[in-house]
This record gives sequence, structure tokens and C-alpha cells, in this order.
Amino acid sequence: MIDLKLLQKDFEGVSAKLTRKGVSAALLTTLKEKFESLRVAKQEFETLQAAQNAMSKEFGVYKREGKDISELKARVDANKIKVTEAVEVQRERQEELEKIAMAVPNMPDDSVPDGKDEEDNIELKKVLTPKEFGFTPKEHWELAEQNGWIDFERGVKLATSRFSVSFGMGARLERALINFMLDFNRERGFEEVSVPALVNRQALEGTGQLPKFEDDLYKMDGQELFLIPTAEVPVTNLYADEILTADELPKRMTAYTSCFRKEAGAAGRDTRGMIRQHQFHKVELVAITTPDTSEIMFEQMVSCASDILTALELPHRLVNLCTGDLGFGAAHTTDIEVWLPGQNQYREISSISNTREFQARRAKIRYKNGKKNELVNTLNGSSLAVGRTLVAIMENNQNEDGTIDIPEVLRPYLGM
RNA sequence: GGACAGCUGGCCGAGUGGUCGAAGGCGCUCGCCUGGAACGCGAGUAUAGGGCAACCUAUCUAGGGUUCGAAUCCCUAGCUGUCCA
Repeated sequence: MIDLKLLQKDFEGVSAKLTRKGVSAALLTTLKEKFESLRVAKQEFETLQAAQNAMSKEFGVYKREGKDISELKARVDANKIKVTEAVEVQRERQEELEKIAMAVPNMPDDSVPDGKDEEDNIELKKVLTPKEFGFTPKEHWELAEQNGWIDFERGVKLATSRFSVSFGMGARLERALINFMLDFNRERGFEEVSVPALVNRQALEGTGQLPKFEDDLYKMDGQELFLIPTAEVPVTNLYADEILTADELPKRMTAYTSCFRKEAGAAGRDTRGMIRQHQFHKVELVAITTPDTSEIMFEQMVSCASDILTALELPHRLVNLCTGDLGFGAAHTTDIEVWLPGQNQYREISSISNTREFQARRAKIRYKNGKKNELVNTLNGSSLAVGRTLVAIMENNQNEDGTIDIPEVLRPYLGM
């Protein structure tokens, strides 16, 4: 959530930043007014409540001393009506404010380039050069089917479209990748955690998926539980509502989970193959830091993900997301795109974001800075999306006859 | 699925309608003591919001109710434990 106090103190500044994310100044003005009117309502309530409390105390004294209470009772009853009204007003304003505030995205950092969509993202650097093929490289679904690694039809039979089944070496490679990535991250100082795949509404509000993006989440029938769209949700929320000590920070965690997305609004995109599935495997990095160290952590996380691809000998590039492509909660994001020779383009395989205080404010994750409690910074990033990594291996390591070379670093994981 | 018990501050634990934001202990912080430490002694030690100082408001799992007044009584939900199926 954005800082409403800051909005009030520096309306122009906040407004300028959020305008770049397409938030209208009119909405922010409304937000500011609602915040102010809530403050007034709170004050009114508190004044009345203070009077009520004082009279109630007096009441006790009267009783003990055996005095007549009828006059006091009349006063206290009259005041109570006002208190009840004030509570109602306050509640209404609180709800109105939250409804708007929770749907406002994070402020982008100044380093985020302006832009409409992924076309306007800025390439930061390329790592490894795509190799030349002496033949026309195939796309991954063709290779996957030819090698018997992935069965798209049977996935549809079991569930619905955008589900697939891995067989044999395809399935083993997925598992090898997961283990390799987790081990790699652990060696970089990220503690492995294993978390629930179902989370409640509060957790999703904490990280920003709710209330705005409910349409893209799978919800349990009749229960306030949702399948996680990313491990970022359970892992970040591990410390929701907590006050960490300074020496506990930074928290660095890595988790493997399945991720579930309805992909609402992605109709027609990547319908073939396993680029965009309703269920996919992902290894995630999450960090919780002090505000002054979050950028160092960010760089470490980007390196971690990039180095995994390098270890797998997969050419990739880093891109700085523009305002139009930036996610709801991110202050800035670096995407890692892997080269897919079959598609002849770079495709997203990892997304690393610093949300700064945005999630911390929603999830109430704080730390003790001396005497004061301050909000932490939270960061998250994929390292990596497993299915897409498998896709990249297939397309980059294919031979003319359709066979696929297994990357050196994965061989120990496959008993090779 | 059924029955019962419980959920209090970082932890343990007292508190059955007003003087309770909450005894006591542990832990932690600071000071004294010491060559140094333990022991001992003294002081402090929740969070949020508002005034931005005194102070005020809220919070004893959550939500609702009774009452002038609720940690304390009632209802609902969640969680934990025990027993039964």
C-alpha cells in the first residue's frame, strides 16, 4: 500500500510518480480527502469516547459512595448515542478509504523508464551469445513430443487446456532443475523453506494479489483459500504482522512450489507448448531487508538468477521493465529473458522486483531500528521458472535429429 | 463426525464486571557491585493512531452482543489440546 501520510505531506511528489503508472490525479485527490475525513472522524469519535470513559469511571465512584446516579445515567446515555453514531461514521470512512487505497499500485522508482508495454523495456545487458544452428531450430513443443518428454493432450484430458504431463526424462529433468536451482540458491545464502500451496485472503492482500487480481486466482469452493500464483505469497507473508530484530535481517529464503494461475486475459497467447500453463513449477527467492540495504540485495538476487542460466549455458538478457510493464507491487523490476532459438526471440524466465515498503506496509512486516519500529523492504524473484527453463534447454541444446544435449551441471542430478 | 477444555505482553502465568494495559516470574536493556564474570541490588522493557509535550483513543485470538462500564458475562468463527467414533 502506498504511504497515505506521505500522500498528504507531499501530494505533488507522490502524484507525479503514480501518474507514470496511470493512476489519475483525481483518484489521488479523492484518496487524500478520504484520509483526511477519516482522521476527522477518528478525532470526533475519540473525544466522545474519552467523555464516555470518564463518565463511566465516575459512575463507579458514585455507586461505591452510594450517590444518586440518575442524573449521570441520563448524561451518559445521551453521549452513548453520539458515540455509536461516531463509530459508524468512522467505520464507513475506513472502509471507503481502504477500498481505494488497496487498489493503488506502488510508486515506481525514478530509474524506471516510461513506457506502454514490454516494447518499451530497456535492455541492460546480454549474457552469452546465442549459438548458430546449421539447420532450422525447432520449437520446444515439437521437440518435447518427439522425445516423449511432454504430453499436452493427456494434460487436457486430466484437467483442461493449459495443463500438461511430463514423462520420463522430461519429468526427471524438471526434478533435476528444481534440485539444482534450490542448491544453487542455498549456496548463495538463501535458506530453503517449504510452504503451503493454499493461502488465505489476508496473505494475498499482504503481497498485493488481492483485492485487485482475484480473477486470476483459483479459489477453493466455499472457503477463503486460494491456490498460490507464486511462492512469493506464502514466503513473504511468513513474517506478516511481526516485528523482526535488526540482527535477524536480512532474511533470505528460497522455495520451490507449484504455481497456479487462471491466466485470465491471456486468451490466445502462447496457447501451444508449456510457456503459459495454469500450473507450473517455480523456484522463488524472497528477501526481507532494511531499506538501506535492499538495492544491494536486489543486485544479488538478479545475479543469482542470471548465474543459474549461465551455469546452464543458456544465453539470456536483462531488461529494466518500463512503467507500463511493471507489476502492481513493484518499485522496479528486472526481468531476465532467455533466448529461445525455436521462437527466435528472448522470453521472460525470471522477474526480480524490489517492492520496497509496499508489501511491508500491507503485511505489517517491521523491524526494530534502535527504539523505533520501521517497515522492512521486501524483494522477490524467480530463480527460475522451471518449465520455461526446460523449454530453453530443449530449444538451445537441440541437435538436427531432434535429440537434446543435457547441460553439464544437471548430469550429476540425473545419475549421468 | 461427536464431547469436553483452553486461547492474556518476547515466553511462562495471575486475573470472573469499575481502582487492569493488565500482578508475579523468566528473558532482555541500562546502571551499581567485580580484576573480569556469575550471584545480588536498582531502573526500564507491547503495538497502532492522534496531539506530535503533558495526555487521549484502540488492542487480553477475531467478529458480534449484554452493560453507564468487559480480559472478566453471552453468541459466532478460527486455532490448539484431550477423549470418543
